[in-house]
Amino acid sequence: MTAAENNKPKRDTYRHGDLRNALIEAGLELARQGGPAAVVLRAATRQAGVAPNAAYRHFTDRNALLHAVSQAAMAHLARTMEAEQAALPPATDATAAARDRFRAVGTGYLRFAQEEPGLFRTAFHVPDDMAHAAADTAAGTTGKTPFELLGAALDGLVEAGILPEDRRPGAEFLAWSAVHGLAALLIDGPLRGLHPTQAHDAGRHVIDMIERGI
Amino acid sequence: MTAAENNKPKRDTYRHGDLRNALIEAGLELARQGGPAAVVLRAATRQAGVAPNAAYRHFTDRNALLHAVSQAAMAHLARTMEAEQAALPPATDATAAARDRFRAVGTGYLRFAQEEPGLFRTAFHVPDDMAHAAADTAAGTTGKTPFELLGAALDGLVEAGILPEDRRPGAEFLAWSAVHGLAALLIDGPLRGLHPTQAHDAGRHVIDMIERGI
DNA sequence: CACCCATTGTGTACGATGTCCACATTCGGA
DNA sequence: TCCGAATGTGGACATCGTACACAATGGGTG
Repeated sequence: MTAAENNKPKRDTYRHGDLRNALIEAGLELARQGGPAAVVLRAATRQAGVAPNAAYRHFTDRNALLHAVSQAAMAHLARTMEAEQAALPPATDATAAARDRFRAVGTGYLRFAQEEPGLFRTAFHVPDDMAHAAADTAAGTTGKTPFELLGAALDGLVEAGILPEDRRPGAEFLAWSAVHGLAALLIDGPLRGLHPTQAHDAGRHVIDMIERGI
Repeated sequence: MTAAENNKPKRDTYRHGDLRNALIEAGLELARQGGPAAVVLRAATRQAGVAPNAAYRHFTDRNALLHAVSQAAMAHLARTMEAEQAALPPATDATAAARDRFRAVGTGYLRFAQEEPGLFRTAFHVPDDMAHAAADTAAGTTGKTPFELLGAALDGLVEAGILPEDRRPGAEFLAWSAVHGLAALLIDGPLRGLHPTQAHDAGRHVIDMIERGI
């Protein structure tokens, strides 16, 4: 290399064409490696081969960009959960099927947390300014957000007669709490660095607890 | 005021005398208001009435300072949990007492998360560089870390015959997961802004689930 | 087809931050 | 008493987020 080392996709057109998505994509890569703090506006624009200020034509703020990246990460999570369910072997009966689908929600959640800790933290990052409404565009390929996937699985448990109807209300908060808490333990807390096999076992235990205690 | 508005404790001695603690204290206040991201080195030194670089005589890094603040926040959490147990009304029998003490661990944890969300997030903040060993100096007045407090309460359940001994191993991870997950839901997630009374109810439900499912 | 203006990028600049280096001040022990 | 180890200061630099003025572009209207 002489002086200019351009591995960046330098464009010849003045307009980028798809800058908004390019920035989100670059942000996702940064987040994957370093979590929410690594989503640096200038770095994203650099990756997109564009001046820093160009980002402001598509996001009001660094926070707005980070939020978009966060939503994209949440969508990744949803897809992982959907994939976990899709990979399920056929169950013996409808009851077992409902149960399997429920457990797959938790298993997929935990798998994503371990395989993509940076994206996971980014998905649940709370913006400094606070006050963001409910779910924006965090759905997977089925159009459901992670939370909605959990709700659907719980509904399945009720239909299958596994979960009494009077225990259904608010059940997603119980289940989500336990699984999310374990995820935090696994990627940041004292269970960090656990062997994947053991982590999987821990996941089984927590989901067992949920089934018993829900 | 004319030109110099010094509400800062300007000192006359060249040495500060207790800068390390002053910085941690300032950091705690910053964290209380804005979480880990708000722990800004220069702001802390400003508050301590000292030049930015003075901090480097006591912390190698901004990360080191943040870590110290995090440990201090964890100690706060421990004290809140201890206080929750101390405030317990006398139980009717030993079994009820063990149970009450166990539940107080979770209740205190959740109370701290809601009353001091900034400190709570800071306590569980994972440093960007990663690789920090186990618990440093995060103990409360009894000398126990939050995790150890939970372990002691679980031991109490076993002694009281409430929890079968073969279920004891790893039980702290189940309990901690569920409670921590709820805390995350309450301060960052979809349960944010819940009325304290409702939040307390949610806490009861989660702890019920733990008792049933552990 | 020509023109105009909304959209999209660029360049320059500013304040704030973390951190490095050289220097100043002080205190405690030899 | 004096000197070296602690401790604090000052200045400098790269990087970041972002504001402001300006340039290039392209699509709709005449």
